[in-house]
Amino acid sequence: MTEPIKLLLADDQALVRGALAALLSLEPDLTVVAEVGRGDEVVPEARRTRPDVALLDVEMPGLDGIAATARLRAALPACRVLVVTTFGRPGYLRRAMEAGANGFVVKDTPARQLADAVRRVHAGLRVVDPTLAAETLATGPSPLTDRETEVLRTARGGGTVADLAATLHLSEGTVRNHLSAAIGKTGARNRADAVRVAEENGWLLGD
Amino acid sequence: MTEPIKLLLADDQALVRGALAALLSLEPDLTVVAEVGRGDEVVPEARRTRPDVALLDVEMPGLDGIAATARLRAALPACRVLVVTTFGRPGYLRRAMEAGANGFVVKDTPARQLADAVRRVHAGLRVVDPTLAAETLATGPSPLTDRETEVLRTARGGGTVADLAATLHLSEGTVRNHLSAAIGKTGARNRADAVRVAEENGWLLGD
DNA sequence: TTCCGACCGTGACATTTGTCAGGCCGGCCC
DNA sequence: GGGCCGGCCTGACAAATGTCACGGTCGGAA
Repeated sequence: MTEPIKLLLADDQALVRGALAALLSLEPDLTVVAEVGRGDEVVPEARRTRPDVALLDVEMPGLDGIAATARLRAALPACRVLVVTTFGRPGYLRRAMEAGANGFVVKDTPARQLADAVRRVHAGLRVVDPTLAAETLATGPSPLTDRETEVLRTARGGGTVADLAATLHLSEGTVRNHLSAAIGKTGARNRADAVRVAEENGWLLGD
Repeated sequence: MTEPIKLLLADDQALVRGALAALLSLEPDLTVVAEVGRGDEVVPEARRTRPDVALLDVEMPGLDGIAATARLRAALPACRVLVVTTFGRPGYLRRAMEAGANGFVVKDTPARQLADAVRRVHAGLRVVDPTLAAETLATGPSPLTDRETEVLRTARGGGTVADLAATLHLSEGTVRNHLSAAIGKTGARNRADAVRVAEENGWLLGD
């Protein structure tokens, strides 16, 4: 038999991380060589342990899974990336693929399929939930312009327009205008709604 | 050796559920007899399989983990409940304890402690994260009056004041006033902030 | 070159939202 | 009973938010 596939697990919830390790270790051809709980620990740990496949969660402190994917692919091109996330949001899949992920799995899939996904990714195939893929194509890329996403991202903190204007070095009118445009494009009625919609679609992820 | 402890797992994410099952099955004195993915399946499944301890997630479709805890304790008093949640929000702990839970564990705790928690709960002890317990006492119970929580809960959907007034059969002024009170009590600046704070503290859970 | 479109920035204006003072009702204590 | 307190309801007012029309800049197409 050949060497087992070496895995790196990244998830901020220690319990889930350990449980996944237990689950995957049941497979004789898989072995977990590293576990991290923060996005910014992925690349250093991968450099040290040289895994074949990295399983990354999207929601992580330090650095989100999408950004971690990009950096890991840049630093160690030989290491495949399988993104494992809680939320099956269309934009997440798109961003993950753009960042160089080799697979995308929702945490709601049956447990036994995970090992298969790992093997396929390791073999060079792409693994994507078909339903989610269709949804992604239907949703399309972010309609928001750079400034608009920036303003929305800042508005996430929940301050007044004056605050946003101050932190962004803009006039209040400008901020209002960008927000209005974002509200229109997201089909929301509130600034809060717009933030929610944009977040659910993954339009606020990244840098 | 005595009979192993029989467990029921409830979590909406199939992958996590399976992984937890794998993790706990490694312990010789534990055995998983049932798995469900919805809150409203907990009691029927427990009636069928008669577990000794039930591990319930808070975030679940159908019925949240708090409500499921209450119904399970009422239906099968012999079955202990250990609530396992993603978010260490003080209000969650309070509500879980009020609902009759025997233990409360955050998913961020080390994996190996989970089996211990199960054993302690089974032995009749209470298991609570000390940090979280202190935080809970500091936060205190919900300061919101009935009407205020109702209005906030409705406002969660994100409509205009007129909408809220229509669905609640109230004057717009009244709705504004309740919202204002809620904003004041939560220390927020926006209606959206108030909703967020109240949700994080678990003041909007339940019926 | 000119034209055109997309994006950014800005101020005036209408709408929505949040605050306040006050009236009403039921329970509780003196 | 009378006084008091807390919750609920309401309308008037001030502050914030969202919309609109406009001007400026840059880059590509005609």
